[in-house]
Amino acid sequence: MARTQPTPSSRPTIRDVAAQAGVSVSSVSRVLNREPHTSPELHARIMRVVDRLGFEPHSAAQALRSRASNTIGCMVSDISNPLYSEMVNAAEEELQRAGYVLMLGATRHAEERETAFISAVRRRRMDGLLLFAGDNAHKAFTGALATLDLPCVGIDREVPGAPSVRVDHRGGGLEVTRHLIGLGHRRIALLTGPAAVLPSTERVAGYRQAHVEAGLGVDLDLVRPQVHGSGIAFSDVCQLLQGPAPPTAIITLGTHMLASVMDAFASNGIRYPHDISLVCIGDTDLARHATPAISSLTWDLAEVGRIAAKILLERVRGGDQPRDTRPVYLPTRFILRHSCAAPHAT
Amino acid sequence: MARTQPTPSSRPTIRDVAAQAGVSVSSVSRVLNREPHTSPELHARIMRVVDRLGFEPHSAAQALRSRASNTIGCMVSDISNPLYSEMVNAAEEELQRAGYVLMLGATRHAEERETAFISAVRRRRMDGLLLFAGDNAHKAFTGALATLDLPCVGIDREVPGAPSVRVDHRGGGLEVTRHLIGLGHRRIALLTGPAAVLPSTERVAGYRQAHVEAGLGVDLDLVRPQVHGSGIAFSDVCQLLQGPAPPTAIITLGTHMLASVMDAFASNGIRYPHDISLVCIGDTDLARHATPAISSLTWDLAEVGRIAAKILLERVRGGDQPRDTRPVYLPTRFILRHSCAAPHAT
DNA sequence: CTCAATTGTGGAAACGTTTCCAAGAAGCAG
DNA sequence: CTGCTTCTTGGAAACGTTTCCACAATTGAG
Repeated sequence: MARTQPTPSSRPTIRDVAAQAGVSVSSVSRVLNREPHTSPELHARIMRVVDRLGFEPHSAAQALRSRASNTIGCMVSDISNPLYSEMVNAAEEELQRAGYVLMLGATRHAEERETAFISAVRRRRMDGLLLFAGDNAHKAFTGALATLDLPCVGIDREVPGAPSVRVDHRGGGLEVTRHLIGLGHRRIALLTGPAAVLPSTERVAGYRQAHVEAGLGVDLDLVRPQVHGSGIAFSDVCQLLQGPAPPTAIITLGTHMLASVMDAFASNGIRYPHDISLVCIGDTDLARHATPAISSLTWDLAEVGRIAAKILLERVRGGDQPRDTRPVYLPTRFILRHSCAAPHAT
Repeated sequence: MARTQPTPSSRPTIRDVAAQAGVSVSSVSRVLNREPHTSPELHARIMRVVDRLGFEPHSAAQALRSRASNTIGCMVSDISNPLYSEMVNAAEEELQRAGYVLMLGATRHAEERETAFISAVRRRRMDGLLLFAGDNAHKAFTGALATLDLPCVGIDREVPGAPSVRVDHRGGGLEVTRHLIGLGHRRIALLTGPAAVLPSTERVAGYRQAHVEAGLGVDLDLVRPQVHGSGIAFSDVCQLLQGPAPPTAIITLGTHMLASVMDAFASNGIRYPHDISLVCIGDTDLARHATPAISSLTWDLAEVGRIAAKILLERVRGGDQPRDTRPVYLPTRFILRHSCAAPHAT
């Protein structure tokens, strides 16, 4: 006879549903997975029992048998950085709608955490991977990544063999630097993220290109990659300001760093745009509402996340048809405010 | 004979390891799980094969058999809100260190997404759940939650039968309101989150208490819960400012909302602290660097996340000993800057 | 020296699904 | 009526672990 309460207080299984409905286990599975060749009556009868018992399939068992975990990994260096959380938020929304759950791995720029996360991705047989900007110099990680045969999308990151969604940081850096050069600046400092991270690399390339176009040389001492953590930019800016040939303009990241730069200005008794010009990359409330308001480079973070998720979903579902792996580029937009002026004659 | 390449291009299983090492499957399992009663030689031999083959256990199979998924759910309304992402970041760090993976579910304040996430938690047999502040009025969700027999910790949220980590928003609201009343303000507007979310409820309670202490009545029209989305506060503030009895002080949330409030000030030609006093809840770069700098209520977001994760881990590992479910409270700190002044005589 | 307890190992039965295969029923052309 | 499909269903074998049980070998107490 059908066992009504198999092991009391344990959750019902597909066997219980089958027994209660008086059908076979395979029929229940077929109905639940909306397969063809199931009669409407069977469908109704089974669904009634499913609802009554509150049956929910055990996803580990499903994953084990069907080799699909309905899980997407999301590797990001720092989820508390609004730049990333905004993108993750949009991506999660897209993936959730498609029935996937997002597994978050924050690496905090440590390679060991990156490889550990890749290992988790493999053990859990995740279905896809969203790889946010990270340090390309981590060779052990990129090696581990290469052996991972999995649909993957890079976000502001180059992933061999996988498509990527990228913001045109090079173009942005170019536009901003051009603007400052056009105002007459010749010594422009650039405060950006770690050197081996794609957005920074590209940004610096744009910065250099603008100098080359104008027939100017680049003083590499003015390019300051910042190790993560908010306090850092402060000392770099102080050092630049107090040096023998201080910059007449500064380009800085908006998140975390802009505030430190403003602190450095304050403690050196310097005001923008009067004493120095200032542009920030990544628009923030602070840039908008500081007085004077700060010119910013902005782009659509949520759109980046959405597109990345969509491309990944396509790949995850699409099987292994050969696919286009060319990167998708999103533009930046330069918002002119009141933080820049021509430099003083020296 | 041992099959060396079982199904080519498929990942090695524990059987392959056992075969190659010439031992039984159960021995491999014991060694891998560091169980007692395994000889050092066996251990060494097996580990060598594991390394050579690059064997990684299939976590779905482990979960299926051992009934532990090493997965923690994390339900949050909006991960792009720095208030939350900061906490999630700290919690993730703690959980990651303990070998758990975090599954993120962003609900965007929609009850259907909340119940959908709970369903995912059940199907995946997650080991624990981190529940961030959300709407307590969602009855279907709290019902689903109650049937979920799982270690759970609320963050700025009350969860029946579970411990919680809470910031003393009531005390914070009390302190800020007292301060403004002390300066002579009698019409203080409070812009906070949705009414049914614990921090807002508590904040309003503190606000009321300060009024009661001072023998003042509360004009409920001045308390404005904000639906999420950044533009909203703007119209509310405009309406207040243009009303017949405008407030002489405003308390507002720092994230997303402060900028709108400042916009509203600008479009109404109002300056703080001259025309109105301003305090923001949740310190931000903008509050620190606005001119004049804005007095803020702050607290340690990362600490909240860490403590919550630690308590959850304790419960997840600790089995079902009866536990203390009293909430842990963290204090707020009021940072006095230059955004408040005595109101003008009318 | 005997008997019980302890230690190390292997075999096999779970865990809860999906999926393959077979078989009966039903439809249809000749 | 016969022989082919096509539709619907059930039975059973996976999927890759952990864990229970059994058993031989070793140890220790009396």
